[in-house]
Amino acid sequence: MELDDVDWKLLEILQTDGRITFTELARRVSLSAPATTERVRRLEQAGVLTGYVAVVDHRRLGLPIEAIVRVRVRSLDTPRFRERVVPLAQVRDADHVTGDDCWLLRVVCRSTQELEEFVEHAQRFGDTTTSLVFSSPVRTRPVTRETSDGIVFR
Amino acid sequence: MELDDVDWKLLEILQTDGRITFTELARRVSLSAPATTERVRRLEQAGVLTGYVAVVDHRRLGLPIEAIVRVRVRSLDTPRFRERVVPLAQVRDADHVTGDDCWLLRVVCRSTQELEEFVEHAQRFGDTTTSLVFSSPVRTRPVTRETSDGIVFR
DNA sequence: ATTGAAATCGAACGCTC
DNA sequence: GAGCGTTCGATTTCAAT
Repeated sequence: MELDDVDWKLLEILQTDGRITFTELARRVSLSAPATTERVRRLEQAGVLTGYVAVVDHRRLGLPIEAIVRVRVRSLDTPRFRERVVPLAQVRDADHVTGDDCWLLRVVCRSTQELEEFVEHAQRFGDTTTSLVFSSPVRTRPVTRETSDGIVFR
Repeated sequence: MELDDVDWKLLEILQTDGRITFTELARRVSLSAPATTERVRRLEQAGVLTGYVAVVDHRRLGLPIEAIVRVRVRSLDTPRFRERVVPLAQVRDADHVTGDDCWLLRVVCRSTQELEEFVEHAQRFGDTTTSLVFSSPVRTRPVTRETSDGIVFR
């Protein structure tokens, strides 16, 4: 799919304010509402826009601990790891990646005790390395046209 | 803030469908529309709901490469790292964490060449370890009440 | 429960490639 | 002709009071 400036602008706005009305969206890109609606519909259709989600602050939900758990899963154990660890409720992101630490899990927990429990569980499938998250200066930065423009600041 | 079952249900729905109308939301939790709107407003007010965003598929935006770059930033270089690397357009997530690899960056790129460029840039501030993302079986799983219920499958 | 705003749809028309 | 956008009116749905 070929995207023009207006499409990129729509994506940028929607990645920032996912609940904006089509009327306001149309105003922001200087198009009519029907044209705007149609473009968004096409972006959804093309699989560029895959959904809309509310963002929550886990710390205000009784889950003050956030950690990245890297797991060096033994290859034979991978299917069981997918079944027994990836689906755990604490796991917010699970990435299968290249390299020695072949899985990266972002988990949130009620307490360090619960994190310990989680890590012990994960360790049944391979060695783990756990890092507590101090802060996340960037969380889900919007993808924009400049993202593929080389080394560019935002 | 004290959350009841309905609040949790609202959060769960909104984390799945961020553009649902209040009318439909009300129907799904068996409340009146005004009561539902008021609850959502309170969750926003309390900082539990922090925003709404569209989710995009970077691969359909000319950015097929996704990687996790761990950077062992020398502590004296941290301010410059924050200024010169964290703001780069390719960075979608940046987490400051405990441990030797004190920064974790999720980056998207047009090509491995661009990734190489990025990593070389980051390396000015410390040693790096880069992992390509094969797949992400879980991306931003909703936080639910059971998230803090111990080892529970979802 | 009322009221204004927003979304949705169809039809007709113009512009450009 | 195909694709895209605009305007208008009519209707329905939604949000706010």
